[in-house]
Amino acid sequence: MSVLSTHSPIQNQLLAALPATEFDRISADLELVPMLLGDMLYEPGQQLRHAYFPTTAIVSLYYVTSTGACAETTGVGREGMVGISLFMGGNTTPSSAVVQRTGHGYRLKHQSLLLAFGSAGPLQRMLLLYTQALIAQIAQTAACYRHHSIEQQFSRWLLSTVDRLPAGDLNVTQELLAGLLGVRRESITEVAGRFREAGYIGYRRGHISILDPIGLQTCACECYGAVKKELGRLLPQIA
Amino acid sequence: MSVLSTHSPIQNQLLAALPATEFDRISADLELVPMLLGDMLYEPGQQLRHAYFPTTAIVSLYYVTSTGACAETTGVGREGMVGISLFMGGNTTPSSAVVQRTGHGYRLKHQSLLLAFGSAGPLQRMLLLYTQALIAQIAQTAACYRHHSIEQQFSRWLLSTVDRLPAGDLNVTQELLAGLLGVRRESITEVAGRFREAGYIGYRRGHISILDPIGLQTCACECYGAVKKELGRLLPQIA
DNA sequence: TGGCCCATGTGGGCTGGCGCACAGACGGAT
DNA sequence: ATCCGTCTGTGCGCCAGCCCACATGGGCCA
Repeated sequence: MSVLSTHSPIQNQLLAALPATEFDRISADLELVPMLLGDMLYEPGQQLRHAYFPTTAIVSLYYVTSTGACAETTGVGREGMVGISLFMGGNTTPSSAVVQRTGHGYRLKHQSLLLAFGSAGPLQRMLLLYTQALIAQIAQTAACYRHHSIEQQFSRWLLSTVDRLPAGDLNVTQELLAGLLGVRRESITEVAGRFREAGYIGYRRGHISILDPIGLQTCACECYGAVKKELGRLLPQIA
Repeated sequence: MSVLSTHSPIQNQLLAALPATEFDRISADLELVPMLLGDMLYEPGQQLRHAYFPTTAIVSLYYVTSTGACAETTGVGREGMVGISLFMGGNTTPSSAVVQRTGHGYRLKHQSLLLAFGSAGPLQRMLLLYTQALIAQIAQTAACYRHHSIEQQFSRWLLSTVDRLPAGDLNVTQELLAGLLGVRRESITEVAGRFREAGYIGYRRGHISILDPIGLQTCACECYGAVKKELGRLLPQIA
C-alpha cells in the first residue's frame, strides 16, 4: 500500500473546503510529512517556516508556565491548521506545538501561504474564520479550566480527540495526558478507572479507546458541545 | 470643559498607531460614545454593528458557563478594540463584552471597518497583529486559571488594569471583581486585606487604588509580564 | 526466557478555595 | 439627620485536587 494512494490533502477538512481553483493555487506547494508523537512543531519565540495541515495526526498547542507546569490551550487535527501566526503577522507565538498523535499532515511554506492569503480570496476568508473558531476554543478552555472538574475536562478532551480521529484508539499514556491538562497523573488514573468501570472507555498501558461516546458526554461539561457548535457555525463545510 | 476639547481618537493607541493617511480614511466615521459601567456591548450570538476603540473606558470579555459562573478571558482598554469578529468574518462570538470601567471610546460602523480592512493596508495588518496579541492573552489566561493562585491572578488583574488607565483609582466592587475572575467574593476580600496591609493597594467601598505596583508585581504570576511583552513585540508602537 | 523500565494502581496527609451564614458599616437617597 | 440597601469582614465545615511514597504489573529488549 503506497503512501501516495492512501494520503491526500483533502483529508484535511480546511483544505477540502477550499474551492477547486483556490486549492489548485497551493496544491503544488503542499508537502506530505509524517508527524511523530513528540515532534515539536514550534517553541516559544521560534520563527515558523511552515504551516501544517494535519490529516491523521493531532497536534497540541500549549503554554508552559515559569514553574514548568503545562496547560493545553487547544488541539488541532484534520479540522484545522497549525501556524496561524504566519498570516496574522507575528510569525511566532509564546506557545508551543507538539504532536500528540502520530500521523501525517501537509505542510505549506510560509511564502506560499502568505501569497495565497494576501490575495484576499476564499482562502483568506477561511483562515480568518478558522482563527476565530480557535479563539473561541481557547477562551472556552480558559473558562473550563476555571470552573470544571477534572472528570469533566477529561471527558471533554477524549470526545474532542475522537472527533479528530478517523477511527481507532489513542496512543497516549495517562502521564502524558495529565501533563497536557496540567493535572496530576494520579487524578487521571482515578477518573480513567471510573470511566472504565462504567464502560465508557477501555485502556491498557499507553492506549485508550473510547467505547461509549454518548456515556462520556453525560460526564463532559458544555465546553465540548459549545466549541463544536461554534466551529460548525463559522465553518459549516467542516463536519 | 467641552467634550470636544478633551477627547480624541488618538487616545486609543491602536488608532494613534495608524499612519495619517490610513487614519484619515476612517476618522470621519469614528463616533465618540460614552461607555458606562455595566453596558453590554454584545452578548453571545448577537450580531455586532460597531467595533469599539476605548479611550478611557475598559471592557471585559468573558464567558458564562451553563451554571452561570463567569470567567473573564481578557480585558480591552485604550490599547485595543472590541469586535474583532467583525473583520474575522463570524460577526458574533459566544462570549460577552461588558464595560468594566466607565469612560469613553470611539465606535466604527461595521461597513466602514470592513471597507478599511479589505484594502489590505496598514489597518488590516494592525488589526491582525492585535488579534494575535489577543489570542496570546486569552491563552495565557487559560494557563493562569489552571495553575495560579487567586492572589497571583488578582495582582495580575490589578496591574493590567492600571496599565489601561490614564490615572486614578478604579470604581470596582470586590463583588464585581470576584465575578469577573470567577472566584468567591470572600476570597477577594481576604487577599485585598493582605494587600492593603502590605501597602500595595488602598480601597474603600467600591473603589480600589493601586499604591505600589512594584510590590504587586512580586505577588503576580509571570502572566502579567508575558502578555505585556507579547503585545509590545507585536505592536511596538503601543506603549 | 528473563530482566528491567516505565505505566498504572493505591493510600495518607495537606491545603486552597468553595459554600453557607451572619455581623458590621459605608454612603447614597429621602 | 435618618434609613436602608449594598458592600465588606469573618468564621465555620467541606472537598477536590495536590504532593509524596511505594507497590504492582505489562511489555519491550537482550
